[in-house]
Amino acid sequence: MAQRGQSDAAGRPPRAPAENAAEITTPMPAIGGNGMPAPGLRDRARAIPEAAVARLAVYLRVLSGMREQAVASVSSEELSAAAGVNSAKLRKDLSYIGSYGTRGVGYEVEVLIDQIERVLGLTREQSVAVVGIGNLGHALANYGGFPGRGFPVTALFDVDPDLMGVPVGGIPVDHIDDIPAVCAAREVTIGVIATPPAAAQAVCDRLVQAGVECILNFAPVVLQVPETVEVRKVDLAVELQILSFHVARRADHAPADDATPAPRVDGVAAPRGVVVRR
Amino acid sequence: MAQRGQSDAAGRPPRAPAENAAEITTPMPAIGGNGMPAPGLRDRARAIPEAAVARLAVYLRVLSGMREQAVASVSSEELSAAAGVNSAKLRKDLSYIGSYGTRGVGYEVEVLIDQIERVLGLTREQSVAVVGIGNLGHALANYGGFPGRGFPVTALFDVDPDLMGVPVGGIPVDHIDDIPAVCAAREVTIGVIATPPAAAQAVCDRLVQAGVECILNFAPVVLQVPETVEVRKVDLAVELQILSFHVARRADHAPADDATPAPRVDGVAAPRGVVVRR
DNA sequence: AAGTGTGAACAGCTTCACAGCG
DNA sequence: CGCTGTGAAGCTGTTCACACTT
Repeated sequence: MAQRGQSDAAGRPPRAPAENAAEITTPMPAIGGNGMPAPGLRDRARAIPEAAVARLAVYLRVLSGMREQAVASVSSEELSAAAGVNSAKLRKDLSYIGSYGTRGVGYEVEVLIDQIERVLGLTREQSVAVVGIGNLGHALANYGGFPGRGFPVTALFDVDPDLMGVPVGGIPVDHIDDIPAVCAAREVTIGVIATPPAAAQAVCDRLVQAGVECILNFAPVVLQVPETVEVRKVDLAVELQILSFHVARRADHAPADDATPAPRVDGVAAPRGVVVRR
Repeated sequence: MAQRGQSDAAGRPPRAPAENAAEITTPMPAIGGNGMPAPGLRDRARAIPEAAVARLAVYLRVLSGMREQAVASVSSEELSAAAGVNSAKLRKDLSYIGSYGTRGVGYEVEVLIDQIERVLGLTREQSVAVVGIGNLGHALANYGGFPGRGFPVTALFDVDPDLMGVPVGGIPVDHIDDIPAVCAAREVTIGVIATPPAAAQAVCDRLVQAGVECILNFAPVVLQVPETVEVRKVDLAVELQILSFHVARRADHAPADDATPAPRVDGVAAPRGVVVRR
């Protein structure tokens, strides 16, 4: 069952193009003075680098796994190894959210989980709407329970008449035109676009209209949105092309050797300072 | 139809954890001397920043769209606007791959497409294997033709006996145990992991065994791989959590205003120096 | 006159290394 | 004594601004 087609609509009003990650460092254009390196006291979610936020999410998952295995505390060394980063980076990341470790000992798993969840805003549930109920949309709708709670999918949309009202993963599918009404009613805060490229911008417009300010876009299109809206893009083709680049680079650099697949590692020179603790 | 379960296997040998992007700048551990800022003449794919590679893929798509509409040439201003980046960045990105523009004029669409494809290694087709034929796997298998040619999916794997031999998107599904044989036979260069988390590492091991050196991982797990293997991760939960973080930050900063969705932009203070040229 | 290509300044992120605390 | 937390150094990537070419 392939993705459904959706007709594009309406000319688009002037908007800023949305870029993805690693650029905006949790913007916060000069509220007080500046140059205050220490954590601002009153507002919690201050200048946490975007890159650190992404990793915090990873730490959270690893920590959840540890909790399940009844691990009570971890050192930065252990946690960083499990998360695939180096320990200094991990400690710095954690320092952005506060000082919850015990020197000479490590971190309490439970405490860290709570704190990361707080910073990521996972205490308040975020209602998610998925638009475009093709294969990908189905996969997303069924994702249901995430690593913990946190992201209930509460609305599904498509244009295919055959899908209207049909429940997918327990949620009935509504028509795209109802996005504003339904999203408002269900207090959707995050919209996921899983439509064909041609429909993406129109869908995005409707989501924005509905007051959704955070969008995850799977369509291979650069969405134009107002600056108040945060867009993240997941682009399969781009990912593959990046990998392709690496294949090509490899081929250029090592035109020889081909056999001996899966070389055992262990004593192989570490590229940077990555400590592999297990 | 949810994703199939797969039993994990074998204890994992020591390997380095795989991190994602924005860190490795197209590694190339000291072949000659160093400190040579100018582009090395002989090997083409030199130090192109990973971030730039990702954007080149985006430019490529935009350019393809332009070619379809019979656009013959573009200025950096136009192209950058369409790609959602600023023009200086675009020019710098393009400069990494060579000087293919005409001063005072712009770039020839055709030429740029060819050059970017060359650098990304898209001239040589990359055979892709998808492991885990759940909803996501289906979606990926059917992705079939990408923006242009380039990534034929030539192998599918799962553990579900009901799927064995069943063609999905034209390709019959094989058993996970056959990964080494099938991948070798079909010269797979890129493996995509779309299995449940518990199976991901085992699948990854088999892919590596099969000689696959580039992996795109959709499972929410930090894969351990030899250093010779390039892993990119697409993590839905992480993406949502990053968005959640932004929702939370927003709520903290602007506890007021709620109505007036979709505010018109245009004269609104640009956060950094983003030029919104249209 | 227009727009590319790029050195140089800048900003953000990562890594180091060690002071400080339990 | 061990491990956290963090200033400071280093590096990568972004932005600026302008010389240079057509």
